[in-house]
Amino acid sequence: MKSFNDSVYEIVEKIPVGRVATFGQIARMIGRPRMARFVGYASNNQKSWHLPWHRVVFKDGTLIGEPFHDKQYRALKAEGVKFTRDKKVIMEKYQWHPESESMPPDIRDWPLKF
DNA sequence: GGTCTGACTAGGT
DNA sequence: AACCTAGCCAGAC
Repeated sequence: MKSFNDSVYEIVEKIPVGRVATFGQIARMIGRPRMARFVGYASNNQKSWHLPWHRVVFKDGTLIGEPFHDKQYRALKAEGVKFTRDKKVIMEKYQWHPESESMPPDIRDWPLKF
């Protein structure tokens, strides 16, 4: 059976360039909706340092705290992600919705289906 | 093999 | 609006 961390890594590596996911979203996607903080802990693992962790943000679009904040900001900016005045990702625009990538916007009801 | 601890979030007071 | 709590993984020592 796959470990919790490995499930997390599988999701994170699939986040497309220029899109973001939240910790809670990833937890829900692997069927462990209360495990948002452990998604974050998984990112501390050296084994996963090559993954695009800069595309993982807090639920309201806030970037991760120091010492990662600045690098994350620049990495996302380089991918075309736009921010609000207070340096939060505009989630309505950039959050990754894997279930509805190729569907019309009007039936994108994620995350309610998770 | 026990103890510690670290990039979260929804719900409640 | 500002705390507080529960959830219960996995690697390092």
